[in-house]
Amino acid sequence: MSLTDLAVLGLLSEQDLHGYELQKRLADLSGTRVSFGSLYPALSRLEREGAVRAVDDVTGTGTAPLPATGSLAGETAAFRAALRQVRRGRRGRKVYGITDAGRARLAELLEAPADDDRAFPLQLTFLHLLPTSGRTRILERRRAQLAERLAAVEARPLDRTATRWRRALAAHEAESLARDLAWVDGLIAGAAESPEPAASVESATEPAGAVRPDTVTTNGGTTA
Amino acid sequence: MSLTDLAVLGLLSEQDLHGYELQKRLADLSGTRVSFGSLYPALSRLEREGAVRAVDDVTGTGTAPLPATGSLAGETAAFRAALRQVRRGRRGRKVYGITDAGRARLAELLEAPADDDRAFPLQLTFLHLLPTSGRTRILERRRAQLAERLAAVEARPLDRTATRWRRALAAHEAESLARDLAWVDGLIAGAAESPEPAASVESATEPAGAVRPDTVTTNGGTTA
DNA sequence: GTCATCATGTAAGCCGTTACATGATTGC
DNA sequence: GCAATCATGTAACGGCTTACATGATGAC
Repeated sequence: MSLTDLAVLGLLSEQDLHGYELQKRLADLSGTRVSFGSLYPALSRLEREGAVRAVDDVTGTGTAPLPATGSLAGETAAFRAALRQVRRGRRGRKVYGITDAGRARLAELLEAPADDDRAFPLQLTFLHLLPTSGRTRILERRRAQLAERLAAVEARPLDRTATRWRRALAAHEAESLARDLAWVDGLIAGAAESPEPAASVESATEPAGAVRPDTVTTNGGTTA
Repeated sequence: MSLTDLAVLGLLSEQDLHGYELQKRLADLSGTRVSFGSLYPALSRLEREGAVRAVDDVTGTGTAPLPATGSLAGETAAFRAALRQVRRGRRGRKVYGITDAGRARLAELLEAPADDDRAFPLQLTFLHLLPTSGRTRILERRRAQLAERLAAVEARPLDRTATRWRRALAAHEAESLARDLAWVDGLIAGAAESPEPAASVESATEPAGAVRPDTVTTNGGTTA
């Protein structure tokens, strides 16, 4: 299912970016580093598929992170017009934006069953892009997965070949799984009482149009 | 570095096995399931490389797990003689044993720096095959790796785009890493006082020739 | 002018997976 | 005889990595 696609589309759903910057932001965001050798081909492919498209490079440096207010609208019309034609702005950069098809694809990837353990952290990272029902579905699925694994570890027979290390390993795995399970339970509980008291904090830090996953609300309309 | 090779050689260092059984034992042992599509090619390759070699299929069922006493000797001499020549005994089975070269390769794999998180559990599973110095080296390396990651997670800026899920994720990751770190510290401490009081428990559960680490045995030619 | 960094891309290859093909053995 | 399981293997492909090649920009 490609973790790269998920990461790329997730990031682009928040802000237009070029490949190089994409990588840096991802590292900051989730500690995951995508290699360029996988990132650039992914971008090309996603462009061919119509999930992303090259946009004008309007930022001076490209490093401007999340223009909190609609700063895009802040550029002068003249400036924008000058860049309208150029696919690649300053330097050889190629800035990508997500398309509606890309958002659809992102929604798919976010909800796709994740066998790979590295998928869940990414799904969480972009969980706010889904409506509450989708969030719960993902969390419940993860919960079920963890529960299943825990059962498997506990059922595992730990036979006479068990060395001290194997016993320690089994015990630690069980403990970790149990803790992850409890953690996910907490997340589920938190997701259920969605517009929780602290919701205002969220909508304060992410004012209105910051993320804008049109498909959905992100924060259920600044409830609270 | 191939997790498959490590698992295969590790298991074969304890007992001669055929592919199908290898997979089952691995599932029991570590919950890891290797697909046949990766297992059989690996066995072929390892055989070509001289790390394993096909041996006579002396067991009646092949499923006899760790014949603690020389149950092999239970077969009639006639039966055994009939099978002596055949590379493949009952059924189309091909039973493999590890060679000296294979043991050397195993030692390499066990000590190899493990970037992949799935490698460490496997290394632990076969840690007893190494001398104390090697064990400590592996554990220390893992410790360092975890410490580094923990530092990275804690240094990660958690900027204004942080949603509730991202915050929860970062916190949980840090917590998990800290706990893993403490756990590994415990293992290191335990490894240091190697012949620890409970050592007798180990040698009681693994009587004599069961595991028999440093090079050697496997079955030493239908002994017993 | 030259060095470090930014930036994009391609090529080769590793490691693993699923799906498929084949056949032996045992139990009924 | 038939089905279930045991058992081995191959083919195709997916996703990711490293290493390499290339060039633009800005600092000094």
